[in-house]
Amino acid sequence: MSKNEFICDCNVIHKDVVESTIKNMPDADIFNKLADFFKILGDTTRAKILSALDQNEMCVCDIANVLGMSKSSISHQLGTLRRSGIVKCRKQGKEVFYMLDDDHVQKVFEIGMEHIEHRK
Amino acid sequence: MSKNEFICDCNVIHKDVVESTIKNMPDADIFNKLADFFKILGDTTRAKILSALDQNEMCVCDIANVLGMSKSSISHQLGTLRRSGIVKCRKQGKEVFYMLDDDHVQKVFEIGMEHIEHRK
DNA sequence: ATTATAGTTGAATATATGTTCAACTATAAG
DNA sequence: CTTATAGTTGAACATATATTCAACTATAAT
Repeated sequence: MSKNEFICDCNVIHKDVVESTIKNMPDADIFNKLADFFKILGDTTRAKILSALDQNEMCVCDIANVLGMSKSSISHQLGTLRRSGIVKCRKQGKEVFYMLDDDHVQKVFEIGMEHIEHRK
Repeated sequence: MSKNEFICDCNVIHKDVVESTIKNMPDADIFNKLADFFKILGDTTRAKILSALDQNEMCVCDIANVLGMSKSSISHQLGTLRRSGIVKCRKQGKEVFYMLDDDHVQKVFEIGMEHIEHRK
C-alpha cells in the first residue's frame, strides 16, 4: 500500500476511498460556517433563550428572569445570537425586545429532539 | 411593577409573559441533552468527519488523511462521536471502520446548510 | 437637571475543550 | 518470538468561551 502523499502522520490505507472522499468534500469555508451555526445552538443558556423566544418576543430583563440569570449574561448571549443572525430586536422606550429571526432554528431543534428521543 | 421573586439581578417587567414562558419551558435536562448534541456538531473537525462518513464508512487512518490531521486527534474525536451515539464502528483485522449511526445527523446538516444559504 | 431603570460592553476570571505527545494495546506478518 | 502497523488513551498545553463585575449609555419620570 502506498505511503502517504497528504499532510498526515499515518498511511493511506484505502487510496481510492480517500481520494474520492476528498474530491466530494464541501469547501472548508462551508464547514466553518456550519460549525459556527451549531456552536451557537450548543450552549444550554442560548438554547433556553431560543426556546423562550420561540414562545414570545421578550425584553432582556424578562429573559433573565425566565432563566434565573443575570441581565449582563443574557445580554452578552443575545449579542452573540444577534451577530449570528439568529435573533433580531426592536427597541421600545427603555426596553429592547428580542425575537427569533430565523425559522430554521425551530426545525433544527425539532430534529435535535428526535435524536434525543431516539437515543434513550 | 412587582419586584423580582426569582433568583435574578433585575426586575420582572412583564410578569404574565415571564410566568407563562416559565410554565411552558421544557425541563433543564432536555436543554442539556440538546445543547450537548449540537455541541458535537459545532466543531469543524467533527463536522468534516461526519461529512466524510456520510459518503463512506472509513478507517481511522483514511479519515486522518482525508482531513490532513493526526491519527490521534481523529481517534479522540471519533471517541467523542461514538460516546454521543452519532457514529458506530466495526473492527476488521487491525483496522476499525467507522460509520454514521444516526440518520438525524444528515437531516440536521441539511437544515444548517439552508440556514447558511439563507444568511448570505 | 436629577434620579432610576433597561440594556450594553470590555476586562478579568474560570472553565471547557481540541490537539499534541508519548506510551500503550491489539492484530498481522515474517 | 519479533517487528510493524492500526488504533486508543491520559496528560499537558493552548485556545475558546461563558459568566461576573464594574462602568457605561439611553430613555423615562419626577
